[in-house]
Amino acid sequence: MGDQTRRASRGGKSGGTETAKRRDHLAARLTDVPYVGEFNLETTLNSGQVFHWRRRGAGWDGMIGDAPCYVVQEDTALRVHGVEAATARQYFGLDHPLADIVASFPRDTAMEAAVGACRGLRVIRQPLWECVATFITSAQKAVPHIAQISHTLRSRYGRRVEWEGGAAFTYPTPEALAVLSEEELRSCALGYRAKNLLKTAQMVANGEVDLQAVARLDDGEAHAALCRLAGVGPKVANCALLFAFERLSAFPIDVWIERVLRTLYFARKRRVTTKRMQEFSANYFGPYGGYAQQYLFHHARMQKKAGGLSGA
DNA sequence: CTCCAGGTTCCGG
DNA sequence: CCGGAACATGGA
Repeated sequence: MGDQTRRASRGGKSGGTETAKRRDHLAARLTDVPYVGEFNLETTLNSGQVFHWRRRGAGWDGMIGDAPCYVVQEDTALRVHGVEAATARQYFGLDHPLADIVASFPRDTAMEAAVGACRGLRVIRQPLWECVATFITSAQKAVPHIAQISHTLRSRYGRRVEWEGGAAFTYPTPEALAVLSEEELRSCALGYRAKNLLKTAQMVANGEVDLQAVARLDDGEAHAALCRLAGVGPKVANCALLFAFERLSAFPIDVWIERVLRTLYFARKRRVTTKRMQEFSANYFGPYGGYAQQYLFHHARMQKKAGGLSGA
């Protein structure tokens, strides 16, 4: 996607005003997407739930499903190019009652600090397969690495879509990945995750697991069904439930959240088992626990980046 | 060089 | 049920 996308036109007659012309052309095609409550596009895209968006100018290039698009946040509106407003609204969770969601969070110092630092963060609705596959590749990987893997998989095995004079690539289908060799996938810097992604792609491609059917199950059954997939354990299953299956109570516990729970919610406890943390988080954070988790997660990572230690 | 990163799986107590 | 170890790769 990257560099080709930025070269929108080649061989133009007048070199100097091409950029300005393109910007005007783009601005004319932007569609306003209304929403209520707060929304921060940058915070949302940087919060480690989706990995393929790339900054361009004031906005971002990415894909919503198989549609390449450009999104940019103005003062009070989201503007999109390439997809219908309703599609963007659905994808970015702009229908979520964010004020009510935040109001449902437990009132403790850690939670309130996270809310204050992550205003406008929303949970995205991603395509089922893309989300499941991406988080299989995310195990024990830093966010930039996950993004790199995502782009490599797309450009090698996705479908090429023309976009503003360049090209964009869809996330590879289960069928496209199922026919590959483990070695081919390993060459995408997947490491030991290659075997899991291949196996899961095969399970989905041959109908052994039907993600659309999983979407109709209740939370517990859906979680169990996802855990049948190779490379999908409790954490990845909860990420998929939260970011794709619209289960806003799903609470993924990764190393960051585990650290937050241990230091801020289980302080002075010597040994805390993962089972105990799962039970606690499932009850304590309420019906929108997944949202609460995303705020705590992003806040913790931003503090680290800023050089801060433990919060509060 | 060592440590860590949005974990899962397998194996003994 | 619980704790350890193995599993790849790249950036700090």
